[in-house]
Amino acid sequence: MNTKQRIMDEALTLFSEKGYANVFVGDIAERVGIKAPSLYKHYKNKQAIFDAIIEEMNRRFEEKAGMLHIAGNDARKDAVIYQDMSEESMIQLGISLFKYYLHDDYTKRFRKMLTIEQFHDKELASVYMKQYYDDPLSYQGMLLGMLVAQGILQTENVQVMTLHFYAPIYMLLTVCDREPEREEEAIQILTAHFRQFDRIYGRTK
Amino acid sequence: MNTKQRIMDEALTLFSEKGYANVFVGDIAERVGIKAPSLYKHYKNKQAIFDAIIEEMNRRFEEKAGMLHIAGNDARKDAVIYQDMSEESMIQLGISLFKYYLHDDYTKRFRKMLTIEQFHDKELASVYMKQYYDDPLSYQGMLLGMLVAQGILQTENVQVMTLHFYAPIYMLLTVCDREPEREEEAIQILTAHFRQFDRIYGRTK
DNA sequence: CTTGACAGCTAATTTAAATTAGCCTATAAT
DNA sequence: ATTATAGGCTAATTTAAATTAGCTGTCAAG
Repeated sequence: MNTKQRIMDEALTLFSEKGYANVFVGDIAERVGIKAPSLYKHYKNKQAIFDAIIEEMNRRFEEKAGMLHIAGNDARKDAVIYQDMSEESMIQLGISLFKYYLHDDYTKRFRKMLTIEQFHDKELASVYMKQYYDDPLSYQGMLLGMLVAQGILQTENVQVMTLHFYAPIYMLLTVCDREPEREEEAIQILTAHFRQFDRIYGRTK
Repeated sequence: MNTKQRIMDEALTLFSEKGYANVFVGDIAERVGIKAPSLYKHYKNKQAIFDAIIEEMNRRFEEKAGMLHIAGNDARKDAVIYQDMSEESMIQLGISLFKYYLHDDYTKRFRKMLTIEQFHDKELASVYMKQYYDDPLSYQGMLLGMLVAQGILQTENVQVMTLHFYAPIYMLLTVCDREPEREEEAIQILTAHFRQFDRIYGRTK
């Protein structure tokens, strides 16, 4: 990783921990192992570092599509996978995706930074919303909708069913971001959630 | 409201919009209608204003007990109320509580400020968690548990049932905080959520 | 009626972070 | 081999916000 990238990387770490305004260019420089003025050889100013992070974040988000997608971008294929999967292995898959989103370095820091900075900037709020609300609900809604169409799950309202599936995941993710020591507890609850979801909406019936 | 209170009030508004570090004491003073140095007649420094807000917030939170509680502090009584209530009136109650939490001036500003500032300070994170996770789940868990005991609702796992009830409310609240123009949409979804919850867990069965 | 303290003001002062100036060295391309 | 450039440094400089100093008017208590 070159210096320019390392600056962005360390800046993201710091911004996600303390927020833009509480991070000094000197802090970033120190982490990178250079002096503050040297940063200006790479970026016009502090704001430009922030902007580069956002741009990078958008780039990566576009690559990935919705959060908690399964194969990554094709709900049709994913629904087929689910269809033949036991409840237990579905739970395992759900948990490992949860852990991925919780721990993956970029994902995690982006998410925390967005949480902190979202009110400064209307645009960041909508990035956050798209990433953690609209995209996951849309993707998962598609997936669950297909399982309903195949008679594997039953519901009158797929949208609400999707909310019932995803909202607990979202909430537990925000819990763990704030109090990482509660991860174990969250995993337990999440497991019970998946199991009960499956029961309620019909798989094991 | 005296000047000291007005300072706290305006500061809370600004902190909830921009975060502590992005608010200047001059901004607060201007809103109050005085000059920055005059603030120091009331508070030792900027941090003291922030601390006073937190103290006030804790005071009010203690008064109120969990979020989205019903009568306010006695799940036993609330459960009796629910028991005799039609699905429609339960939905109306749910919606009006949601709107209360969304719009109530203090509640809303506290919540936004906590969201922004929670990562600066471990203590704030736990205030947030208590207020928006532990307390509501505990209160509502008690409430729903009683309805289960009375055979009005059915479930094998009250904790997960409570999560299914509350997580969508929490998530939709975070949506509306970020994109207030989506309130109408959120209310629709929330209504469908309550209805489906009632159906799933047995009331109308 | 007069005094003292409360709450405001303007004009410094302090502090500290961001940025710029200008110099140095290594290295890669001509 | 020479030179241009990239990327680093130290030492200013700029900027701006927080805080302090110290003055003033009002009003309530004695």
